[in-house]
Amino acid sequence: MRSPMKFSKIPTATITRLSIYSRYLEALAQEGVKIIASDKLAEKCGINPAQIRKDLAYFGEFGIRGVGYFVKELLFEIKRILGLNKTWKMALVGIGNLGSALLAHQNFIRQGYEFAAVFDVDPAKVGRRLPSGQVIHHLDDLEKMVKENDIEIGVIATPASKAQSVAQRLIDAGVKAILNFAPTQLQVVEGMSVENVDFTVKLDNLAYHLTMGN
Amino acid sequence: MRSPMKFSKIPTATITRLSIYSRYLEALAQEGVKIIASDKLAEKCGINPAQIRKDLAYFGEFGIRGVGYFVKELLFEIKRILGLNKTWKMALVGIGNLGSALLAHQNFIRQGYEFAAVFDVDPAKVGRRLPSGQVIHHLDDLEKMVKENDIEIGVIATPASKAQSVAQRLIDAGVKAILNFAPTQLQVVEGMSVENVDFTVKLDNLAYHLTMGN
DNA sequence: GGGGTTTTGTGCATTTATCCACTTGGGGTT
DNA sequence: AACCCCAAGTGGATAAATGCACAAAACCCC
Repeated sequence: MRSPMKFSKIPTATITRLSIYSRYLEALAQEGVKIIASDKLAEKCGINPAQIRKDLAYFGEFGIRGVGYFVKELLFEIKRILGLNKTWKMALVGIGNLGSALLAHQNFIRQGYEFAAVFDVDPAKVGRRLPSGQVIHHLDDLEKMVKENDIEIGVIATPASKAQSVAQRLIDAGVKAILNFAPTQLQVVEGMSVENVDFTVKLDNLAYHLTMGN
Repeated sequence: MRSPMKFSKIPTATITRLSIYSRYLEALAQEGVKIIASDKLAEKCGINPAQIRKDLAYFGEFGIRGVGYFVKELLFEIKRILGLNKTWKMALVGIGNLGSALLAHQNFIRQGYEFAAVFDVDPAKVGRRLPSGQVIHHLDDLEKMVKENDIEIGVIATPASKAQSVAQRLIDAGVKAILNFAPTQLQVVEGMSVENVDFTVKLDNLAYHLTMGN
């Protein structure tokens, strides 16, 4: 039996953890493991087992008491919850070192994300075909391409100084979520989802902890 | 007057925010702005102004009531708190697309981080000199190089499958903190600082929010 | 089929984080 | 020098997240 979903208020941390669970479940499935208990999974993820059960409880009951969770079934459910039962089309803006690295990164494709269109403003780059197959378009074609290809996610891999204006163009073009690699806090309209990938912040955290001698 | 630091328990979120404040203060200093109020800074950072004052209050009193904060002074203090008044030496393991992008990324150097040594296991790469200046060493030289160069931070840019063993080698070599770009939860000894940069998790968050129509 | 074992699902206490609203005090102004 | 204004600093309410500890339930074995 499945309790009705309570959308009330899912902690964002829960979503992040679901993503981590899915990663390990994927690995377990690959290894042929059929059943996993929350304690085992928790250990692998470095998370409290009760936390896992709580997280899942937001969305229903997926386990069997005294047994555990069927790996494949739980994986399927988590992917469904996260919305990974489809391929998400992304637009990448900024084909510098980082942008190129992202394109080469095979994890995206495996996980159900696809760079449907890529953009830059550098005349030397526009028109070139990348090893990953895409042709680099000029940023001016953004709106057209986003509309034509039903692109829903924008990925910003530009210098910080350009990030805000690119974000605005992505929003204007109709993108509904942004993954931002530039070290800036983007100002966006209410309702837009933005996630920042910010390694200088992470490094600063490390520096702090090293300095404080923990 | 400065109240004594209360190391009791600084929220990790506070450290992350300090890093963000420092970024904007840097920009303000560059623009020649002398004084900033918490409300103004808060707006730029997308954070509640009381939060900023609370964060700073953990470490002392840095502002002037009725006036605000001296930009340069506050920046200096935050950098001191974070431990950014020195150059941190890092070892980079994995010179693939991502690793190369990190090396090319100029933000690190500006911020006081330096890739003092870089490593790979690919015979085709070992010995090559990179555009950024470093010669790629074999992973087997890790311990020697870390010791010789007083490297304190390890950066993992390998495939996920290699990340755990690389982490262990970094730890054994004497590194005290790890920035991990591989999509794996590293198992490390108590007391090691690990920060993960994980964009598939961030994408999953976006996918969830898009799916749930928020 | 009953009792024991095991692991889920969850109520609740505890901890942690956020943010409002008030107090404090520095600086400018008359 | 007395006043006003403003923004920092902070107590404490509110909100959120975590994790313990127990109850519920599925399976197994005898």
